[in-house]
Amino acid sequence: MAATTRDRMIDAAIDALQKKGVAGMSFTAVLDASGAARGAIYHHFPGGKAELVATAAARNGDQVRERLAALPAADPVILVESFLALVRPVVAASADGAGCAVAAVTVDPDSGDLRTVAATAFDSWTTTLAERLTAAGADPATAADLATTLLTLLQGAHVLCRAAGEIEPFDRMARAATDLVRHRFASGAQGR
Amino acid sequence: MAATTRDRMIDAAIDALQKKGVAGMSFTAVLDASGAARGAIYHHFPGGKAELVATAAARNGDQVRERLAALPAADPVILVESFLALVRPVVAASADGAGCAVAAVTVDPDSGDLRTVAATAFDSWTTTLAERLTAAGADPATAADLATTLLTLLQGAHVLCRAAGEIEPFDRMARAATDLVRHRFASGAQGR
DNA sequence: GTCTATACAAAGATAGAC
DNA sequence: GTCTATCTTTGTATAGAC
Repeated sequence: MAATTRDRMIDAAIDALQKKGVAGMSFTAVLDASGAARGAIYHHFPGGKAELVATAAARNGDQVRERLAALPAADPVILVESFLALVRPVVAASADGAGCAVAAVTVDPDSGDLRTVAATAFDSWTTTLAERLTAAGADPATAADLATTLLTLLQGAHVLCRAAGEIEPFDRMARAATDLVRHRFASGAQGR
Repeated sequence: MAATTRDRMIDAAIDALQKKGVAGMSFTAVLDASGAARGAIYHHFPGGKAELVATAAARNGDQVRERLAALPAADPVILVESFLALVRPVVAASADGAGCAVAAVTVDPDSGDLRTVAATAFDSWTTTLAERLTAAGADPATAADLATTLLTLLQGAHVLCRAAGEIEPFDRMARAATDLVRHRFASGAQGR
């Protein structure tokens, strides 16, 4: 467990981004949470807030990609079910005021670089999901479309559940999505 | 066309919320865009920023609900197709830096009231969509789940397309969603 | 109702001692 | 590398003339 000052600042920034967004994230909050001193921020991140935010979003993007890569190579039915099970706890955190740090970076595009960071992260997630499908024999084009749809559902669930303050919208969506994919890809395993 | 000062301020606030979010929306931007004077803001909105933001989000929520209510009462296949066609131009605007003003209000929950405004708007959208389905004979529970799923897809598409700077993620998702719902509800019209 | 001017707080960014 | 202190800008909020 490294836990250098720089690491703690990045983790604190990820947390602040999830809860407050880019404009709402203040250095004061990051410094308090990480225990760092005020001047340390420009020592580790000469680019200031933009650099810290970009670094935090990129790290969070990698963390999520790694978790998605742990999903099994499986047919669409199994993959959708395991994807929904994997992200449910994350969305539950959104219902309690958190959110997706990468999505947060897409707001307030003062710097186009931040948007690029988010686009890169989302692309890596989509590619990772699509690979799990093609590894199981799915058509590449179909796999890409389905992977994008799953990512869309994840991001939308963050928004709806944060608004509702409950996980219920996610559960309703998961029920419908599971039902749809089961009927569409009936050749796959039917149950859990 | 009324166009009172108050109206223009609300419209300017909606625009600022879409692009910058709550924390990123400044009075200066709203006043510049609406042509109002600095003091006017507390004259029309004694509650300050919180009241202006809540009013703007509620108005935008009503505007969207009205557009959703214009959708035909139809079976799931037709409804999904017409829903996607209706929202595509809106998502295209997100790809260019805009976004959903109601979703923006769910970030930075300094005041729980704002979260409630968003939850109320989203509920009204879901109810409106579900009504179009039940009016066409769909099972109420199924209609509610499908309506929530459509709304989830819409919000997710805003996020992905803003990050990508393109409408492409929406089109990929729309293709997959249309395919899924056509196979699931094959009894309905098959499409063009 | 509308405008100008200003008070007050918070944020980002720097300088320089240690 | 780390800390304290401070500058500058921005933003919210208010006061008061017209």
